[in-house]
Amino acid sequence: MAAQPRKPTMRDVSRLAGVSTMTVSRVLADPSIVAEDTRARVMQAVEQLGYVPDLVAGSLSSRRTRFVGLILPTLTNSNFGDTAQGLAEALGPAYQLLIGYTLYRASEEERLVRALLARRPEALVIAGSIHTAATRRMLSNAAIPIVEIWERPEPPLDRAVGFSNVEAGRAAARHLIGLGHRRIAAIGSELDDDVADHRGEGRLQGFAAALREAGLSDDLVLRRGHAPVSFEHGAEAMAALLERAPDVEAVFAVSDASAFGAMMECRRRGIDVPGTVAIMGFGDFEVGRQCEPAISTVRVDAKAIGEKTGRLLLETLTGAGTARAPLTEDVGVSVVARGTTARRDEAGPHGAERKGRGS
Amino acid sequence: MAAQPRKPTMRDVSRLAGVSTMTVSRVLADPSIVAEDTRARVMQAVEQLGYVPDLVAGSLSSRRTRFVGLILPTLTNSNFGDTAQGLAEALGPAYQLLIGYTLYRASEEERLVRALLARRPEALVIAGSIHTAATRRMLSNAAIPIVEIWERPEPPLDRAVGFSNVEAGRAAARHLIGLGHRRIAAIGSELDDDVADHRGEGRLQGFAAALREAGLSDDLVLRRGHAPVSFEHGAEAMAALLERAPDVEAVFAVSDASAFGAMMECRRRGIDVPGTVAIMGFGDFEVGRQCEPAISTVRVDAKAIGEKTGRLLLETLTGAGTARAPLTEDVGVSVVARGTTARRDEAGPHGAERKGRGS
DNA sequence: CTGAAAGCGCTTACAG
DNA sequence: CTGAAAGCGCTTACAG
Repeated sequence: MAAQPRKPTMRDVSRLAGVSTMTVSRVLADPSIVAEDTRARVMQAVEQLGYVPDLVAGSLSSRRTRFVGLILPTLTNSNFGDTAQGLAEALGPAYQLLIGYTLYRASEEERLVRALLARRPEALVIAGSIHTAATRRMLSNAAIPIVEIWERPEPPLDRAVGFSNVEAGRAAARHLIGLGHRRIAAIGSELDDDVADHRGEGRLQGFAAALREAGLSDDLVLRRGHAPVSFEHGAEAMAALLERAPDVEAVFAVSDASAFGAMMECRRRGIDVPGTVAIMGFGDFEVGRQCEPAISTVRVDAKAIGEKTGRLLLETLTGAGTARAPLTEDVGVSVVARGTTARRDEAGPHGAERKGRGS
Repeated sequence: MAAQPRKPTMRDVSRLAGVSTMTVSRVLADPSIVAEDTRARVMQAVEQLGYVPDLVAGSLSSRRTRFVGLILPTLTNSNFGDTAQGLAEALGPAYQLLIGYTLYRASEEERLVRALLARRPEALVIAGSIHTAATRRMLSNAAIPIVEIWERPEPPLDRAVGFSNVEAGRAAARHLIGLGHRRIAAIGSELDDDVADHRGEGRLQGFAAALREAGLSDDLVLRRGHAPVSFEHGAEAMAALLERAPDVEAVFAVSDASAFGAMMECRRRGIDVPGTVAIMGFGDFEVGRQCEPAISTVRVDAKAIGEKTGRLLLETLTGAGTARAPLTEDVGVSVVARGTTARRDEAGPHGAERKGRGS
C-alpha cells in the first residue's frame, strides 16, 4: 500500500487549478454556479490528485454533519436491519447513519446516546421509549429531532414512528381465543434493572390483559431468560411450559424466532402443531413464512418504520414540510393467520404427514 | 422539547470554571494530569451546563476521528451482524463504527467507499476482495489500514481476516461425496456486472471443482436470482432443481437460509430429507441448528472475524503490536454434519416421523 | 462569477 | 499543573 506523504487538501487542489479554495468548494457543492472552464480546471485537479473532501472539516465549518444517529437493540435481528435499511434509503446518500446497538441494556443506551451526540448528528433515531433519566435529559438538550421507533409512546419525547406493542399482544390473544383455545400461554423474556425488552414486555402485557378480559387465566404468561430472544429461547421456554402445563393448547411467543424454536421443540417431542398445540409469533420473520407449517404472526412493517422515519426527518431537516407532521405515526400491525394456528379441519396436509416423493 | 439557545461549548465550561479551555480539554481527556480542585470545578461546570464535547471539532484538531468504517453486503444477515458486533466489541467504546451496506453492488460499494473516506475513518473494513478499479485506487490512496473480510484474497489490498470460500465449497462437496452421493447439486445466485456475491460464487466454484475431481458431473451447479440469497431463494431454486433433475441425491446451498428454504420445499413436496435428498448449507445460521432435522453446514465463526479484525486494528492504530501481524488471518471453516445429511441408518427419528404427544 | 477574511470548537506544541 | 497562540480543513458571509 503506497501511502501518500499527506492527503491532498482543498488548498492543494486550488493551487493546482489556479483558483481560490472557495471556488473549489463551490465546484464540489454546486458546480452550476461556477464558470464552465473554471469548473473544468478544478475537476481536473481533483481527479489528478485523487482529492476526497474532508467532511470532518466541512461539518465543523458548516455546522451540518449529515449524520443521523440510530440506536438499535441488536445488529443481528433482520427486522431491525430492515428498519435501518429503510431509513438509509429514505435519507438517501446525503446522510450517513451512525449506528449503535445496546443489547437491550439501559446503561449501554445511555453510553451510546452520549457517544453519538458527541458526533453532532442532525437527528437521532432510537428504538424504544423507555430511557434512563440521564438519557432523557441528553436527548432533550440535544436540540435536534429525536424519533422514537418501534413503539407508540404517549407522549413521545419528540416524535415517534411505530405501533402499539400492547395492541399487538392483544391482537394475538384475540386470534387464539377466537380459535376456541382456552388454555393459552405466552413466552417472552425477563425484565431486570438494566436489561429489558420493553417492547416484548408490552406485547406480553397486552396479551395477558386480553386473556383476563376474556375470563381466561394469564398464569401461563412466562418470562424466561434475557433479551434478545433467540430460536433457542423458544425451544427452552416451550420445554419449560410443557413441564408446567402439559395441557396447554396455544402459545404466543414475543418473536417469530422464539415461536420457531418453540415449534421445533414440539416437533422433537412429537407434539403436533397445530393439531395439539397452536403457535403464534410476532414480527413476520422470513423463517416463519417459509417453514412448514408456516407460523401465524402479528406482522409489522419494519422497513416502513425506517422509511417513514427517514421521510419525516428529511422534511424536518430541510424545513420542507409545510404541514406540521403529527407527533406520532402509527404503522399498525396485522394478524397473519397461517398454518401453526390452523384449525384441524382447515389445516392442509403439512410435510410431517406426507411421505415419499411428490412433485 | 425545550431547545437550548445554543449548545454549550468548551469555552462556556472554561469560563464557568474559571480556567482555560486547555484545562477543560485535559480534564476530559485525562483527569489525572489536572489538580484535584481544578478538576472538580471543571466537572461541576460540565455537569451544570450538560456539556457534551464536540468530537467533530476534536477530530479535526487532533487528526483522530475514532471512526472505523465498515462496509457490508446487507444489514439483514445475522452473520454479518455478528461480525459487526464482534468488531464493535473488540474496538471498544473509544471507536465508533461507520456502517454502510452495498446489497452486493459494486457501484454502491464505490459510492460508499468514497462517502466513508470523506469522514476520515482511521481504518476501513470491507467485506470481500473484488472491487472496481476506482474503489481499489481510493482504498490504496487512503493511507489507512484496510481490512478485507470474509475472504482470503491473494494478496490482500492491505490486510485480510477471513477464510477461503473455495475451500468451504470443496469441504461441502467432500462431505456429500463421502456419504456416497453421486448425483449432487448446488444452488447459488447469478453474477452480473454490477451485483454479485463473489463469496457465494467462490463456494460454488470450489464445490464444482471437487465434484469434477471426484469424477462427478458439475452440471447441477445452479445459479439463480440475485444475491442476497433468501429463504425463498432456496425454495425456488430447489423447485427448479427438482424440475431439472428429479433424481438428485444431495444439494449444497451457498447459505443456510437457502438450504432451509430448499428443505421446506422438499417438505411441501413430500420429499424426505435426508432420506431421499440430503441437504447442506453454509454459515451455521441459528435456524439451521434449531430446525428438525438440523441442517448440516459449513461453519464459519462470523463473530470471530469481527473480533480478530478489531484486535488487529487496535494493534495497528495504537502501534502496540511489536510483532508485525500476518497479512492474512484465516479463521478457517469446519463441516458440521447434522440431520439433513445423516445416512438413513444414522438418522434418528425426526419429528416428521413421530406422532402424538411425548414427554 | 470569484476571492480574502474570519471562524467553526476543539487539540497540539510550546512555554512557564 | 496551567495557559496563550496557532492551526486542523473546510464554509459562511461579505465584497467586488
